[in-house]
Amino acid sequence: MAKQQQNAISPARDKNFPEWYQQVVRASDMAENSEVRGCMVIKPWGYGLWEQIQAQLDVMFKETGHKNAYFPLLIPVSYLEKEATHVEGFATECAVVTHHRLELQDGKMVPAGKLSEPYVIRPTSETIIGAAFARWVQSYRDLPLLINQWANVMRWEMRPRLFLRTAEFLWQEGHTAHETPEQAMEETCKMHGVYEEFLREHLAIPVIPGEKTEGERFPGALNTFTVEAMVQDRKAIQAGTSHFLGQNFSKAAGIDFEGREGKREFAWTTSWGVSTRLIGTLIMAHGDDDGLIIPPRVAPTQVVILPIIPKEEVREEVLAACHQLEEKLRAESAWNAPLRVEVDERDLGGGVKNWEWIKKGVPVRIEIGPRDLEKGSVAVTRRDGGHRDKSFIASDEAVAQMAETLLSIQSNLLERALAFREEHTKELQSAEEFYAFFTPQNSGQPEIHGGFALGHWGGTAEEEEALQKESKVTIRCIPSDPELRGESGVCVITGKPAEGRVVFAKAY
RNA sequence: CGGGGCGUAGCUCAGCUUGGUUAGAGUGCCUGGUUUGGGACCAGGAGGCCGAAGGUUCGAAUCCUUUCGCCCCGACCA
Repeated sequence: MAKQQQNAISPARDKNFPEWYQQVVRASDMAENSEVRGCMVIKPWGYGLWEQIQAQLDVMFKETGHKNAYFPLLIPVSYLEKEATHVEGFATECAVVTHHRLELQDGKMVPAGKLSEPYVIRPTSETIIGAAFARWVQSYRDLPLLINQWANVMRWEMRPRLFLRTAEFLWQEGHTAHETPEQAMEETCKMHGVYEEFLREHLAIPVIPGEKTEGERFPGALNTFTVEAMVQDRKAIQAGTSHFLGQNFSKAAGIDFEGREGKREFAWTTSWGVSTRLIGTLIMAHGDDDGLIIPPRVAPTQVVILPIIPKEEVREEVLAACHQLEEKLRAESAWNAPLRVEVDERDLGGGVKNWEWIKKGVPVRIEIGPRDLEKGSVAVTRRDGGHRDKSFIASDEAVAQMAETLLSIQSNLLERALAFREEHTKELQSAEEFYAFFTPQNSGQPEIHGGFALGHWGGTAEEEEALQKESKVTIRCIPSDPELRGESGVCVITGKPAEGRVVFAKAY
């Protein structure tokens, strides 16, 4: 059957972005929906990506003085109740464990052994880690306490979507306690900076760092900092958050210590996290109509070698050449790590294998066939170029250039994403401009429209909520960059005086 | 929780309005052969008690009732 379609993914991004997204996840073989409502099965290619993200972030956390630890999955309900805003924020999405035994009744297993106090499956661990911190902190000499946990959490979301919003997801949560508010704030900002750098340098996703408005804050936090990315339907996605919790949680959990002056004081705490949502962000930021494109720095496999075996007689020879190349490439390194290379020996015909790897978004494909053996050449194809753009180069040259090629793909992806964001970021002066920017032509089935809008905001929390209800536009952040923030002016929506500009966008 | 839609082969779905042998297609899978530098072809084969329970009927994937689950749009969502 002749191939009819030009691109691997249907529909194209500009036809139906949400559907495109689902198709990319499926075609890349990263994850699938499971039989458990809202919970995904992360398959090897997706989990491999998460492992890279995890390993590279972990290095950054360690470099900034943090240590990993692990806390219970189950949290006594009473812990959550200790912080009023916090419990309010999470109450509606908690999965609750009420029993500890099953009994067979009429052929069915029914819960028995009711717990005197129910547990929730952690939606986040501030409270239970706080309880541990309360035991660990006695003196100002025990501070700062810098802990990170890699874990799964559960939030009973109403509308799950693979990677973007699932009931169970994987994440990392940093929890720290400090002697002074200044130190806690410094920590909050430091990790905010780590996220910004990680997104930009590792995932090739440019973000706008900034502070959340009151209404968008983490339940119980005094300040929430966010890094906001734009994806290809021009919506914003919160990619990582860092919270300054003040003394709210230390008071709730009793994290107090004897200070330098001999007085009893409550610690100042922070928390910060990123999740498997980063994978969803990456898909939507870089993918194209042929599927996923993974930035080389985090790709589970950076280079795949595809043997071309037209005749059985050449099989051994071709495979030997492939493995030889594999060895040579593995001796090279990029970003201080050996190249991650794989030979795909599966006996599949035609371009099937090639297309699979295109859809998986592997950064570089190398084909080796009998003709190459004669000439000592290989065919190299970059995922960020046209999928027929092969360069035939000498095998040794390919080895020598590979690290540079990967760096080049990485920076190309970042530049592309940055150019896209700039193209769809607009400065607004008036409410008319605001509505012109954010109103789709076709309200029934909105086309891709809008983007990031920079404009002055001087409204109240209530006015912000009303704006969101009416236009679906939210204030993504108050940007940290003074240039984006700008001078004081007049609020584009309310006409009231405004300290500076904010980033408006529709969001995931 | 409101509005809409859907449960039939691993996957995507047709068949149902108008009940009638052994329930279909494409794709995927297995076997053999021809192929192989961009999604190949031929032949053969395996795979489904039609989401579940009850009812109507000589006869139910199809009609009726109940129930469970999923998807989409809202509401909700650090």
